[in-house]
Amino acid sequence: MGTPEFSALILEKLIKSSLFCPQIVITAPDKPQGRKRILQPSPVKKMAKEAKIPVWQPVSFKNNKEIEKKLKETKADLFIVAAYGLILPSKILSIPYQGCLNVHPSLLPRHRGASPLQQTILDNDAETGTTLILMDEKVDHGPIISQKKLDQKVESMDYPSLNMALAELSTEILLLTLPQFLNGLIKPQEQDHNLASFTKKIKKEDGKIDWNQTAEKIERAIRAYRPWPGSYGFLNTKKITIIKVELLKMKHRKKPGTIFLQNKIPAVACGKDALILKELQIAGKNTINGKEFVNGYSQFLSQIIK
RNA sequence: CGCGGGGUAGAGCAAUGGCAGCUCGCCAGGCCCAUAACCUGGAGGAUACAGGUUCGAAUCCUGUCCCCGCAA
Repeated sequence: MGTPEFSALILEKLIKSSLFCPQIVITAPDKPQGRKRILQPSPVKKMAKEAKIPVWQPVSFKNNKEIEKKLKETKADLFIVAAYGLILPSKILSIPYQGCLNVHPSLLPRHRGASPLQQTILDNDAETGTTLILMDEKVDHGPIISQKKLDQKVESMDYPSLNMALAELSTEILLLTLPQFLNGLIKPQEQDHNLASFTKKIKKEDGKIDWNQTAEKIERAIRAYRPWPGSYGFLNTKKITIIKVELLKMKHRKKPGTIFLQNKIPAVACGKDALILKELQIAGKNTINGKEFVNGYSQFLSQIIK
């Protein structure tokens, strides 16, 4: 069970490994997407269809006797859940006799919840990784089956690259651990619940840049919130999305949000230090780099992003 | 038919009815120990496509294609 790209990548590798072929794939219902509001299948559904695995898309599991019955009929040994999005009630969790596994892209008990990847970047964690747990009713709360650290530094990564890296790591851990687990060689370890931290679902407004923050913090937010909701501000009435920046350590007395030129390179003043604009986008236009911004939008220089 | 912005020189943008321009890049030459710096000169456009209005259209109208913001 899963929905976004992250889950699709895991599913793909799982299928290719031919060690464990999923019988049924469960994913969120199709949602209208894009400018024309066309119904779009989730990445997981696309992947499953390609592999010709049956797909179920229940709207909810709560009091859903029908799906409960159907799941029981599959006589599945194991459910594997990765970024599915729906909460599974205990009735469902108890269906497979081997239990329900969840892959969570953080080092649990740190960063439980909806946005572990983003929080990892925002907090500039020294290390991160992925955790395989046995699910219980509470979110990301069950005992740990295994855990693996990512050997890349978080500080050089943005959301898409971290997502990719952890999806791969998650596949590795699954393929490595599953046989052992199924043979009863692994004893799940209770999490240290005192150390637990929680992440909340990200809202669109979270992407709005507060230029009073330090440049360092803003830079992290830009990496974490890419591509959604994106880090943005407003120039006049136009939305301007900042896609890529570079930290520029400097003392200044400019008002936070002020655009200025540093050696002909555009930068924005922050509460502390400043950020060099490497890549950005103005509403209705294509993405441009810093140089193109200077060439085409000289009228914005010395203005303040709000 | 969800709302909206846009397609102009290699790139990013101006010009809203009257000879199509700016910054950058490119080419040639110059300056300099040297340079992504500076100076001089130059090339490069059927203004996305098709039709219409007009003495005259990048600009107004109609249709088509493509890109993007919102929304989800």
